[in-house]
Amino acid sequence: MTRKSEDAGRSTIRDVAARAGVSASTVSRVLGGVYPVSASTRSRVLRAVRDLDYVADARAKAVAGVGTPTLAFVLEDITGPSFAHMAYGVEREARRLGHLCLVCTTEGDVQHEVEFVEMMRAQRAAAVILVGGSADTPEYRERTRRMADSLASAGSRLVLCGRPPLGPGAPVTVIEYDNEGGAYALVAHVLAQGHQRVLFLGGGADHTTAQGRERGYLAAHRARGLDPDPALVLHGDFTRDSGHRLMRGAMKQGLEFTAVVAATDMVAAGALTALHEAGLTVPGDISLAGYDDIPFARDLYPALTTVHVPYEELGRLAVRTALGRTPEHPDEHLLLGTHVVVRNSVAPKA
Amino acid sequence: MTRKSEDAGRSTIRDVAARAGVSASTVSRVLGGVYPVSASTRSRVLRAVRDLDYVADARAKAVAGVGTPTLAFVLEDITGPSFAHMAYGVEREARRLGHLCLVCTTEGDVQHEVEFVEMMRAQRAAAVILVGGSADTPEYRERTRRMADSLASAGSRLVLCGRPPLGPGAPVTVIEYDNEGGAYALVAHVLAQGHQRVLFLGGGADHTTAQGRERGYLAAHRARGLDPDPALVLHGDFTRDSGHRLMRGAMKQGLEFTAVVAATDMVAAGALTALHEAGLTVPGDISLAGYDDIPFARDLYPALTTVHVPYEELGRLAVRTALGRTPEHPDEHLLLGTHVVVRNSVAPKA
DNA sequence: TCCATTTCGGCAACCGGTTGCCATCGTGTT
DNA sequence: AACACGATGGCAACCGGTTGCCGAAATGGA
Repeated sequence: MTRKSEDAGRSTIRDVAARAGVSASTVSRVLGGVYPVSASTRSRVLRAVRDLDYVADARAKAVAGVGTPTLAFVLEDITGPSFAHMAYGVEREARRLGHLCLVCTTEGDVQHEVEFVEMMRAQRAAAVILVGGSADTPEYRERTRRMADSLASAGSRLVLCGRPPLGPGAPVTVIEYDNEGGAYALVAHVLAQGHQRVLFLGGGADHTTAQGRERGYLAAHRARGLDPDPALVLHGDFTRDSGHRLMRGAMKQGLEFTAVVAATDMVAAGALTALHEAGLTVPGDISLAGYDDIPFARDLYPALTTVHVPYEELGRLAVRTALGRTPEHPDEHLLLGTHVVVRNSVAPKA
Repeated sequence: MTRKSEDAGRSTIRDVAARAGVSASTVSRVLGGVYPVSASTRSRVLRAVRDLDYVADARAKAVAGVGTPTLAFVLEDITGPSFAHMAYGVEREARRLGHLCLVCTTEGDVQHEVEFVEMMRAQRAAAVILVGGSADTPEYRERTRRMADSLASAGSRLVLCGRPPLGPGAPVTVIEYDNEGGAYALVAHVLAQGHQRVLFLGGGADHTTAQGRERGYLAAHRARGLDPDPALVLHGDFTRDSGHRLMRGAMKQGLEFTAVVAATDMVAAGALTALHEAGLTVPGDISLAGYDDIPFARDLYPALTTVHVPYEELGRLAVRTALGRTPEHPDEHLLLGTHVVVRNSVAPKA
């Protein structure tokens, strides 16, 4: 037991210096590694560091300008499988690039979001990544624009990931994935199986991600010369419960359809259960498709035909783009492609 | 456009002071809010703050001892549904208590874990929460003990969540959930349906969470006077693919069983798909049960009978306990109960 | 009118690091 | 033996805040 008061609390660089019989600057230099220090001094210092179990205060280093950069990730709910994957991508890439990663979930509360972004500005975060669709209102644009400006003026960066862009001139990085295109391809595939009346279980009517997917649904119909019955597009949110509720409602209401396209796999999962509960088989009686290709999609029964979205890649790209932006191309806008993955939940119309 | 060079970069408290014609101390006091400042000075300062869009540097405040506390959360993979829920609980509670929340995924790499904990010590994090089972080796204990000590000596705290505890004397907070008890109840339920040969799809043989669940499986058999066939307990990991692979292997090998208990719902999902692929019905031909009660469990077909683990609560408790510990009871050790939730995947033996 | 008491705000030290600059020391060269 | 020079390591200023302490101004009372 050589330790006594030493481990009573964090020790400072001066404590180390005193113990090694040198000045604080020397300790700093030994630890920094570049400045020339004689072997004997170095070993004495390192000895003291070990004895005291010293670690330099990262915050103090940051103030002095040599800290570990930080990056923040804001999403509504980390519990959703797709965003969890995005979080994974963000965290991995951040770590690869030597950044620390702060997380905040907002539970959809705009106030939380604004406050958190302000905190991140105070933390001098290198970038703040905002994830997930939203209503594209003037209020949204103004608020987001304000966040973008204040981050930019502090040398930081706002990244919009799967969120409505702000129009030209805003200092933001935008990364989107192709909701409309994916939905178009998916619905085209369903229609190609001969289905004429396909129910659409959508998300919020003003939610841009939901809108994109709905547009794809509509466009695919038109491309085949079909005019979809407006009664067939329902609105809810992106949860499993919404899918379950909407599906039950549709059946109770006596709507006619032979296929269902859900705005997300979660919605599809709820819908599938509702279908099963009603004694219907999929795809025998009804075909079903989802969107997102969450890992569970293939373990539903039947395995769900869906649209793959490269969420993890999206997250990685978000941090890479935000951190690696060049003065020439300050405001990048990326659009990632998606592709449909055909499994067993869609069958030709009987 | 009143702004010019102002938004070129972050402004300091001295910039604000200069613009308001006061000293930095006064600005600090106005922003602090408690110290008496005349109305006119205050408004001038606030004006300058708004003009410059000034936010105090959180790192500098931290060095001065008035920062926002931080807390870190380390897990193997945020993509797993159960741990994502725990992360959610941690983040929520951290936010409620005014803490920032850093996240790190280790992908099972011990080295990452150690390095990250060291960074967190440097960040002066209030607590570091380590999540997820592990092999309980001497090497594990020593390494973890070392992390616990060094955090404790820095005034921080290590929290082990669902991880093997370290034995008495280690400065850690331990929060566990009852793996053995839950598995016991679940398997008892299965056996009560008349099944005699129930296959166990386990996790890693040295993984403590997996071991606990396996012990419960064994104990439930013994309690009924049964002696389980060792050939019926298989080992893999906690992934969907492991369940799928193990299940296929068991069938190919011609093992006889009428029920399957999987170590996690993910494993159960993979097993279910394998069963379906083999043309078997659940629970008609084979009964199946999982563990964790992830949200998707009820959307599998049939809805999965499983054991509910209060993951979100676990996360919340972890931060509350770590932050709220008292000098009298420094090292708490909590064990949360679990309960089985009966759905449709287990039926009486034909 | 003068003094006592608040009210208000600035100086300077401090938090825990980093780093530019300079003094010192030892060594090699002529 | 005198001199130059590179290798070391300390002093002090700085990063961007907070706060104890003290003096000046303003206010109130006698």
